[in-house]
Amino acid sequence: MRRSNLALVLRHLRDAGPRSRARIAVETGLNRGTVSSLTAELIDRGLVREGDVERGGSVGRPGQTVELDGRGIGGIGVEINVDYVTAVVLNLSNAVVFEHRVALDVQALPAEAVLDAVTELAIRALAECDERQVTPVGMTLAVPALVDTDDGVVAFAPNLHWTKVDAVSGLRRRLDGHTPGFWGSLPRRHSAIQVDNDANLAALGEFAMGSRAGTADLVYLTGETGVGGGVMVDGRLLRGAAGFSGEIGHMPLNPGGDLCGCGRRGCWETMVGLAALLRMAATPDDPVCDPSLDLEQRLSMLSGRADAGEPRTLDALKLVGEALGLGASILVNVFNPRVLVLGGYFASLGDYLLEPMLAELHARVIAPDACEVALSTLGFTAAARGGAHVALEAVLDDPTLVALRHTP
Amino acid sequence: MRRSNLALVLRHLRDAGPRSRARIAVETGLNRGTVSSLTAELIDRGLVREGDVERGGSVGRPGQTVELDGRGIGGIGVEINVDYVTAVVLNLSNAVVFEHRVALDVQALPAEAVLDAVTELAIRALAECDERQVTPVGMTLAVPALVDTDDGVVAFAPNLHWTKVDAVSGLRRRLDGHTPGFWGSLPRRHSAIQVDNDANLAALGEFAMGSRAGTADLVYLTGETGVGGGVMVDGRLLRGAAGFSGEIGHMPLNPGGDLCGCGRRGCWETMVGLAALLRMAATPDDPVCDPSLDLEQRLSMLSGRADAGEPRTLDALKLVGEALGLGASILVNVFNPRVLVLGGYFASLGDYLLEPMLAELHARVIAPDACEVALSTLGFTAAARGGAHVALEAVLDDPTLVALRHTP
DNA sequence: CTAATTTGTCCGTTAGCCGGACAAATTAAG
DNA sequence: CTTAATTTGTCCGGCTAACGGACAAATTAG
Repeated sequence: MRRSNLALVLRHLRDAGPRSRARIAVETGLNRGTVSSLTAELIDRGLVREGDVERGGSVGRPGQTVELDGRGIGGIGVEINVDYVTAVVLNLSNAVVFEHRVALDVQALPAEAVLDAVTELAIRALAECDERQVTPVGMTLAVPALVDTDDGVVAFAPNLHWTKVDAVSGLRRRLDGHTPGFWGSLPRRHSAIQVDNDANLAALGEFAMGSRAGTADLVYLTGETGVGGGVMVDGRLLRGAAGFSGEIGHMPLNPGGDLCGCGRRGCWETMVGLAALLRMAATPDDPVCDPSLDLEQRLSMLSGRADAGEPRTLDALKLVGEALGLGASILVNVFNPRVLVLGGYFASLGDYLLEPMLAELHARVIAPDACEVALSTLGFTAAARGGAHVALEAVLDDPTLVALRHTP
Repeated sequence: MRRSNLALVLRHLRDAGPRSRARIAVETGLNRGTVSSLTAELIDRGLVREGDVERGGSVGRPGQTVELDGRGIGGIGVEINVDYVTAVVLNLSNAVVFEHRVALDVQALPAEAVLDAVTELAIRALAECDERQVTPVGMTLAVPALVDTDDGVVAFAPNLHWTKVDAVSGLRRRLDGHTPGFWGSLPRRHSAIQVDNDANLAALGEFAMGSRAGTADLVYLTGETGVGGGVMVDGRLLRGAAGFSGEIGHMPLNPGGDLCGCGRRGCWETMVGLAALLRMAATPDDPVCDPSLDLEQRLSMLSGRADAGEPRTLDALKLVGEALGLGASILVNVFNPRVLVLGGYFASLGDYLLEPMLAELHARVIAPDACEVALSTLGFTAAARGGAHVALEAVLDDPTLVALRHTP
């Protein structure tokens, strides 16, 4: 009961911003005395601090505001992708404490070697936490894969060539062996290290700190090699019975269409995946198809051509935009989200994709006042940020995880 | 706190069946004394009764079991469909107290006249409650429409020709005027009368009392004139931001396909709706297409032909089954449900649809151990039952809604 | 028949929220 | 400038309800 009320006040402070105790009491329905007691405890745990005094508001004694003090708590998110590994540390206020990216040819390396690299990155993140006096409360790994979140096992990651990799145990073991001082600062809770699907975490990242943060019903689409999706339903992440939800890349939208990597024809991915865009926008011997280029180089080339008005590129983007709207209409009809966020390359090239996409979407969505479409502002870091956010959620759910400073 | 623990025990008793107080205490984590006190209160509210004594279990004093006593509480569900109105009363144990169906050409009547008919049916249901000493706790209207559940307004029901019909107010007003004795027995809570989408409620009905009752992640598909869908996510109904989720009939799966009633081409509905089946299985002058027939008559004719091995009918069912699997694969990949329940005519003709559907589904679903497919056993009453269940949920959420018998 | 075990109830203890009282700090009015 | 009014934050008593332990009752094993 106490726990749940502490969480209530802490969340309210995060969502609604700094305010006086009396106001919190009115807004949460708790008693003023109770709020005083709760905030005192939160202050003692270092999660909240007193801020300015509300002056000149109206008649009466001015209120002493209290506000979230996220500086002392950090959540770590690490994303493993095809050609890089990224780590982000966010504090409770969602401010970036640490961010680092390492290029890594994950497909070419055994999973163990990748976990070694992840460990190295995690240790750097933990060192930064230590230096900045940030207490790490958890770490989440984002992987482009079907993940068993309960066991912390990556079941199947086609793009990484991983099958049944026990990522959580592997990471825990490495951190245990390596400099126990750092690991000692991560709590021993079972859930202190987690793994999850990257698109799911990216959706959470958008929900936590994207341009439309806090939108309870949100669909996130990301365009990379394939197409990924993550869905927030009523403020909670949709996971499905086995945690395998959001597999939207293989919706069969074009019966006689192109062959997909999955062996079938006409999957959405064959219409809006990066490969489809390249195929339509360029011949195979075009420089943009050079296999030594990475994603961002390709995108800047395409973007440059589109800006220059190159017709083939513009045509390709229009077709991809229409196909994007076609598939998105299904998701919008099924989920009725408030907003659809486009990430990955859909965001990078959004200026050109948005118009044809919206036309198709509006033509096909049943519900009036169809949902808005927004471009992600988190770039390629959404998943790592979502991972960090998941770790922080544990504290917002149960503030007593953070130790008291003074003995009571 | 008390309320939430009363609800906890009551739900546990419903979900897990009769058992001793000591066992409830162990299973819920509550203290034995607390459970004694809670069950005493639930018994006093007439929601629970003492049952058999557990004999011969093991050493020790045998336990006095307590069990859900749903007989005194009733939830009312009323379904408005194109050609009939159905009312169902369920008690807390999900047993049918009352069930009645009235044929009604809803499209031909003004909404006010339909609400009159609904009121008449509701009054009969309330009378039956009165006679059987069942206390009604709420009523839910199921409508094939986009519904604003907060305001109780039917926003748009194409098949009924309804737009912006304030169904809850209309029904409340009629019941207020009519025999206040009956209405008096319905609580005055704002939420005592609700409206919701029929497919959503049917999904809830399957979740509450279908063959796979209690499956937290469940997708329900119903084939009637169109195709409807309702989704349970983690034990809760998916509603979407505006309550317009589950619009799956118009997924564009066949770009150059047939013209749909919505004005577009190749919607799923044009491949698996009843009209599609009839078109493929019979010529327009075939007796089965006679407009004076109702749904069930048509289905029994088709079913008879299939049983007799009529080739055109079998071919049509195979094609529909495949198209069903095609669209269902999208839903399964997106939601990763534990089970997919087929209702409406999909259930009636399930024997012939299932095989081609499963073949298509298994070929297209990404996740291993793809979800099961079950045929609904609730027939065409799933939505009304789901509505009754919604009304009953209020009591399971807050048992104190039911008055105490003895003064404490 | 006795010991062991399990159940259900009773009772004292404790956690924690609520309501009211009160001092402090401010604005509005005279 | 003074006084009244208002609002805030804290403190204290009261109350609800869960918990833990004790105990009688009812049963099985030996």
